[in-house]
Amino acid sequence: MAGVTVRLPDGSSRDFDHEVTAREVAESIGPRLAKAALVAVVDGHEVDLSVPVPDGSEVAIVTPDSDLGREVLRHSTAHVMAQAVARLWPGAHYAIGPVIADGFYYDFELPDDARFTDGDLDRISATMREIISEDQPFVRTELSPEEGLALFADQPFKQEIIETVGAREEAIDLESEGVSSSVVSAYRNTPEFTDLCRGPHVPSTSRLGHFALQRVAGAYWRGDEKRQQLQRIYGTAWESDKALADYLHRLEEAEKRDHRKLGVELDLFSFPPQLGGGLAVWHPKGGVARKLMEDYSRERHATGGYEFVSTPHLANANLFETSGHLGFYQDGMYPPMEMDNGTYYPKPMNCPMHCLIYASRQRSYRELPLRLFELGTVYRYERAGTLHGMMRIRGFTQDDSHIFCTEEQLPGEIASLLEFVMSVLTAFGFSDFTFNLSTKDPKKYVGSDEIWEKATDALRHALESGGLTYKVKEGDAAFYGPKIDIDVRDAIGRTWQLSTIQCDFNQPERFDLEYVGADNARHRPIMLHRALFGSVERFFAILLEHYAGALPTWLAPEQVRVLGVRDDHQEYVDQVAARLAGAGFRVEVEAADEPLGARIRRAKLAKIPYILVVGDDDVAQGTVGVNQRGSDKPERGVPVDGFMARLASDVADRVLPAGVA
RNA sequence: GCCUGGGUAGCUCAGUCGGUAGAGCAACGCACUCGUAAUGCGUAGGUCAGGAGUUCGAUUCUCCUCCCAGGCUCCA
Repeated sequence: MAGVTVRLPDGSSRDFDHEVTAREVAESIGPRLAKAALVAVVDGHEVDLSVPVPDGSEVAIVTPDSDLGREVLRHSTAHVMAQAVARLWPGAHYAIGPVIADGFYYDFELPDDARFTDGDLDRISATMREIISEDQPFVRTELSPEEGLALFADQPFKQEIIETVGAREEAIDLESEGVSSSVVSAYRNTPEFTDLCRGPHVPSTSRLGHFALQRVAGAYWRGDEKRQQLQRIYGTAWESDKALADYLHRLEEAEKRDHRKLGVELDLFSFPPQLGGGLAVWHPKGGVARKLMEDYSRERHATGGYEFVSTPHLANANLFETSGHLGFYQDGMYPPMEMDNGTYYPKPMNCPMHCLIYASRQRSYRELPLRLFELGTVYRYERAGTLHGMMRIRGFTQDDSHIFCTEEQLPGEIASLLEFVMSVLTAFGFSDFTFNLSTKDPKKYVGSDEIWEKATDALRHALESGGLTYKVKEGDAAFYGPKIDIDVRDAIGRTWQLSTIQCDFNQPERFDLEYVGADNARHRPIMLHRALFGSVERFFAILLEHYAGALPTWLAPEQVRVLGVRDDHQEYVDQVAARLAGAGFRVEVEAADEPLGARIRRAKLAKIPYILVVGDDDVAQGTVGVNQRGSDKPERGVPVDGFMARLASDVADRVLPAGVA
């Protein structure tokens, strides 16, 4: 028999005088690796350890403490969960069970239209632990589509997957289910339980166990709400109990940052049921922070060459006929009002009104680019189940601008917009950006190929000349033009899509917008949509979660709280507070009718950047004690002037709170 | 809109196998006057989300509605 030589990731190679499996390669490297091995990557393909490796191949052994290893653990755990459900609900149909970020899910249809309830999770977990202790092997078999159909004769979803892939080419998302047009692969755990699957899988169920089932949910088959709704269970699985516990702890920490919780705790805003679902009121403290955000936004737009406009909340239906919103998005609009001699709608976007401003008179090329800006409040009828605090709300304010320019001006405008957006986001404490360029959907677009190409090139060029790396999302553009979306990463690693720069060839057409060029002929301007925060409400929610409620001093509703040690220090407390307030700082005092420790605690919980404590020494020397947020060692005897200078530079420099990168 | 789970004081929650409710924190009052994360005592605070039904009696059981949470779908 011929020998086999394989290359390892470290560049070394190993010779065998016989055919070997991936497992034997691992064993030859070391017993610990062999013990930890889950699957292998052979020439870039993920395979089971049991497969023979070809001569000359590159072999990497995958262990549980790698991203790929965890994916395999999760995928195999999903199979175990399916088997547990099949045991507990004989006759259950199982659909798909993929790996997702940090976990997995599996969709089922239970007999007699039964539903999972939260209590079922414990029963299923217990059965899964039995299956794991049974040390069942994962045995791969490859079948023809016909054999596959026979094997899964009582599993309609599996049959549909096999048939769909056989019939159509576009089955990329189904390939993970183990089907290509000619071969069906399946993994058998027991004579009773086999699942359609591409694999690879861990060698046996005993390699699993550090998992938790998290929640049940309804999910439409194939993600299509017109099709039946299946019962989904979400779970997570890790390489060790510690990794699992760490993950669950991270989830708890993220929950503490929930802006809805912080909104109540810090008295920022609320969602009174009497107001109606998806509608918010801003309380004084939230209102101040919002005003500061908006002031800063206006200031930047003023210096950035924008012109300020203002438009009403209602518009005649004709306007939205012209813009096309009624045709495309009527379901997402609030219902119409019949008034006087017309039908009116609350506006879902500001752009049609900005188009009217442009169209109000003849425009010259000398006026372009014309940059209109508005903090415009819009109303969208979001479906009840999609509402989510300030993140997804029915009435919100966009920091919306529309830039009308010539084709020639487009590249320069886009480049300066990118710079502008990043500069403003940086001021709010975001520094990790991701850029996505969405290109034409060949099946759905307006405008000439030529203009699409020019605009897409302009977007791409702006990104590249700015030295920005970006991902291309082919075919992801809106029908009216290509766009750049900007995502930011927050303090705990989550990404949020915030800003968007979109070319629009459609509305200038629909509104018949024109300018007179230097050639004395009429031309169509290009319109750029640009939202920076996106929605002021959502942006504020993201800021709150990013900072875990500890807003930077320049945005903090209350910047300083002054506390006297005893109530006979109150006169000095008031003097200090008055000086700070006189200098424009947001300062409050709390009388000394409770022990100092209790008042400090309250101020700390309110996440106030500076707590000033004053006592006899301070009254005598004109100083304050400074207890800064994020620091455990208070300072004593700080001159008031010195503190005010420090506070002023903290605000002016928009210093980030401690602990935020 | 669909699936699952919820809604008890401002907040966090306990409780009622059907006999109209309780704690901690917060609020208010009094006392305490204290140098860096909870002083003590007291007071007040509830249509137990809303409506209908069963019952001698419903916060508790049933149904409907509203709202909230987690998903699905959607997000110009």
